[in-house]
Amino acid sequence: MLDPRAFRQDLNETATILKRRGVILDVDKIASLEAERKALQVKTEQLQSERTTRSKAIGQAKAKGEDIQPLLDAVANLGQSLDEAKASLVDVQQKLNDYLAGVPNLPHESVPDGESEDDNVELSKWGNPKSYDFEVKDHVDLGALHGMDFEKAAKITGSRFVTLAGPMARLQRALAQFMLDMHSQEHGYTEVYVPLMVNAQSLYGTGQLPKFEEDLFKTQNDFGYYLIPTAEVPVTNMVRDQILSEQELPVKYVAHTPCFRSEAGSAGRDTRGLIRQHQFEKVELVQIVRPEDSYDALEALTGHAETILQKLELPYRKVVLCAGDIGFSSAKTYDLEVWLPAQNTYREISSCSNFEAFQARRLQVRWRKPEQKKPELANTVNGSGLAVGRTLVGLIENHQQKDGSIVIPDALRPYMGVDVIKACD
RNA sequence: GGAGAAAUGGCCGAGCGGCUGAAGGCGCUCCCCUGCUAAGGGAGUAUGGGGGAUGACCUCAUCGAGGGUUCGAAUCCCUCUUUCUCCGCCA
Repeated sequence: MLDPRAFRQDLNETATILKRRGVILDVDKIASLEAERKALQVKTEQLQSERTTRSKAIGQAKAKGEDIQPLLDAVANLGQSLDEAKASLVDVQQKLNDYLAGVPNLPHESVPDGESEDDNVELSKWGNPKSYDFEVKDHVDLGALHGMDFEKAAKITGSRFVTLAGPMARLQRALAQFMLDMHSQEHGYTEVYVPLMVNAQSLYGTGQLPKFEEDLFKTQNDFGYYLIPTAEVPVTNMVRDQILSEQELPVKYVAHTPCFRSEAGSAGRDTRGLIRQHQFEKVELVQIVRPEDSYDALEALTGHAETILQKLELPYRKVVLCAGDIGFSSAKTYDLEVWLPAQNTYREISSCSNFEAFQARRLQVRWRKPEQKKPELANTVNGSGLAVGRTLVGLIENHQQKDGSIVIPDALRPYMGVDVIKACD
């Protein structure tokens, strides 16, 4: 949610900035709803004030034993007017809120112009894609040699799921473990364990609702809980409705969770392999920071994710998303893309965003700024560090050998227990 | 799953339907006093919103959440949520 003032006082400027994202703000509609809201709110509050005053007078008169009937008669119609005014106000506020809740965050000024992912700007590259003196296998063929099975998963559940057995299962666990240890021990994050099902309010807080319900899995029982699409939701909501002290910031959390996405609208995309699944593992980094620190935090957090790729000796590039491609709640996003030799291209493996106060406003996460009386909204920054499934893909594809064996990078060996996943049979 | 109890400000804890945004205590901030410390005295100390110039000031909402009764609700009624105790079940 944007600051309501952006719509009251700087409406045209806000519309101009949103246009960079390809969002056309209905300025006239907002302005008229806003005018209506103001008039109704003032009227309602006047009526309420009058009611309070008169009610107190009745109480006092009664205490003195005076006849209160004339006073009661005087307020006879007040209740109805108040109810009417209140109802209109609620109605207008609802309309306004429904509209504004669907407005995305403003892109930061450093975000490049552009309409789609084709306009994203590559900022840096790390590592050199190896050249192979044999025909590289993609992760599906390679994984099949070591315990990755999509058909079994299709039998158990359906498409876009996988089973892992033996070395592949262990590799996924090793990767998650390695990432958690790096972030919690080297990068200063506190490891957290969170619910994998959340209520609607949590999803509203981080911005997945109300707009993107179709991307989510929802339970059908009375609870109506949703499976988390990312740990960002439960982890960020840990601080919902809190006022944090200066010393508590920055809050830095890391969590490893499965993520569930319906991938509605992705029919036909990435149908082969592990790239786009309904269920996948991810290690997520979340920071709650002071507003003035959030862009530094974004750089640092992105660096933490990059460290993982570097330790795993995986070539990647860093891309800044253009205004037209950044996510709904984000003001600025970096994507990290790992090199996949079989696809001969870079594929997203991490997405790191600064949401500024957009989520914090919905979540009511604030902090006590010493130099001002009122609490101030904090900023939230998060990113994948990394998507574990895709990391597994990157790892086996990049470190494969001619015979189908996979070399485990040094950093991961303590977690894998072996130097090489041997070619079986 | 069954039976009971509870939910009030940073914390503890009062609160006959009207003078309670809320006593009292603790904590915290500032001031006074004391050579320092401790003790003592005084003042202040919730959050969100609206109007107004992002001023003075005015005003509304909030006592777990949502409804209701009433001229008026922290206080009465209903629903829900959470917590605690006991029983059952269970990884």
